[in-house]
Amino acid sequence: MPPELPARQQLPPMVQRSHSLQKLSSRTQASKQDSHRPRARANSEAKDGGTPKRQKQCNCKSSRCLKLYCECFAAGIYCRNCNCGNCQNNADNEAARQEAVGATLECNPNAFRPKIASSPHGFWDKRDAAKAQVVGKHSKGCQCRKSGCLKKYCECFQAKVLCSGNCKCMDCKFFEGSKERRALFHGDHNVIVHIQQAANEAINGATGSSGCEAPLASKKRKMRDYFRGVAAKDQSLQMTAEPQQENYLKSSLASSPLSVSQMDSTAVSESPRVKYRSLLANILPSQHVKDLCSLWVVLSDKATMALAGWPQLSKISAPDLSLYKGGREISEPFWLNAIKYSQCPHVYIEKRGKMDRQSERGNRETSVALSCNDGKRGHGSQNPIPDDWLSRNLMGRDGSNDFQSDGVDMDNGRPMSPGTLALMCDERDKMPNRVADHGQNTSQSSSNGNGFSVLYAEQERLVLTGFRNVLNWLIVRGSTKEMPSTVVNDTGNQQKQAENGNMIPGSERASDVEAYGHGILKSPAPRVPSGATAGTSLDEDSLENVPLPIGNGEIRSNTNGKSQVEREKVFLG
DNA sequence: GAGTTTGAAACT
DNA sequence: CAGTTTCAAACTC
Repeated sequence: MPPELPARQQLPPMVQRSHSLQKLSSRTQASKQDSHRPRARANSEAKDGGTPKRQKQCNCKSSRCLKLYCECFAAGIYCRNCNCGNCQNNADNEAARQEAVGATLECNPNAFRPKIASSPHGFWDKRDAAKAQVVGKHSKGCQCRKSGCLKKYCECFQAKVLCSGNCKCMDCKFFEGSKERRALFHGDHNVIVHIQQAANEAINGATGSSGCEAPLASKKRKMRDYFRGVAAKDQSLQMTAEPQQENYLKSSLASSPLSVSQMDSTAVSESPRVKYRSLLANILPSQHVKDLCSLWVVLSDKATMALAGWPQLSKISAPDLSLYKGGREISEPFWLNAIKYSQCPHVYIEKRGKMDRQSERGNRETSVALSCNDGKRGHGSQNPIPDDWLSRNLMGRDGSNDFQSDGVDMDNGRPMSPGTLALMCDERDKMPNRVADHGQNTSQSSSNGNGFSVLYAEQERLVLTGFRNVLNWLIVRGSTKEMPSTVVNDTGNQQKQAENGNMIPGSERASDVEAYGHGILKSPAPRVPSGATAGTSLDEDSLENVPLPIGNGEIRSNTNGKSQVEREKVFLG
């Protein structure tokens, strides 16, 4: 509610007293600044043309203005000049009001907190919706079913915040790229709103806010809803709202096929299937993201087997950046190579079998069966994993994952909705849990007596280390992308990478970049030898004197150590 | 302005 | 926690 509203500035006395009500006081103060409770609709304001000048007047009849139904009560203010009946939201009924406040807070401690953080003040008309700077997000999201989120029934619409992954709405049309929304806000300049949407998504993703905290069942439902012919929501994840993020937006858009104006006027308005491009779209092939998730499972299994008495395996560390060759592009990410060609237990088993160690294998078959196995493969399978195994491993037991990691439904070729992405986030978030479950089952079947705690610690160490190294790899890639394109001169290599989707034209070669990220890598990577192409084998010499994260997470030069490939050769015998 | 629609809040 | 009911604002006529 706008701060200029006199009534808003006067908190109910009871709000300022008791302990619990002191909390409420801050909430209502915030509410004053924020304003927009969903139902905080002021008829007078709307009818006045969008300029809030008077306290809203409720029309409650049955709630005594002591429920959140009442916008005055919800806003933490007394009813004044309202049209309500049997109103007890006033100083004369302070006791009843306090009791109601306490009961409300008991049910929902956030009941009096603003749902839209830092949203613009005042009511608005459609032109406002188009032009207003939308700042904030809806903490809970709407659940609209019939309004398409394009009416003031919708909390998000009313708060001028595009629907996001927090929402559980159906048939939403209040998202970036919606033709309906654009038609409603004809001739607008929605870039800022685009940015806000991205900010919402980013915040949700980064903080694990309500969007990702929602129960999985709800997410499932949301997913169903979104697939019922619902127009997919444009994610616009390339954009963010904070100042620094806006800067990033510029750079992101600069390397994007779409400029801001194009996105706004062309792609958004004319194409019902706005292409979503992840920030990592030009850095990390989506398949590799899936593989990365699978890596966690494999690493967990590896730890399990190591502690179950596989002495050679016990020396294996998480894949490290040495396979990345000092920042050089390779056709497959290091973790994928590591898994497919050396570290997967299936490979190990096969080689051990050749070494005529059947008896040992038999003793550990249960453990083996659980590893690198997603329930589809027979126990004790000795086949090296096919190239697509990692992907299927990620997909889940029904193999029904039809999405790419960059938010595009490959079946439909449509950008995925915020809800869908949020759901996918949930599903991916389950991976570590699954790893844990996996490891537990394995450990329970193992005869190793080291105990669960050791096993879990080892699993955690490997998984986290591996993941951290992946992040390092990404940092290198990301830093590479941000460098000026003028350093590029290896056009042949670059072109191939661009074709692979790994690097866009204009990006410089990774080896020319001093990659750093949180102090992880700071030394310049060696220049790629002339003629080197993506996917070529390692040039060990080029890696000399290059600090690389090793399996246990330390940064060291690899001059005195074997490369990952060499170590794995040793490991594989 | 009456009646209907809508979705959040409250309830079960 | 899901389904249902209550409620009041938004909307339609």
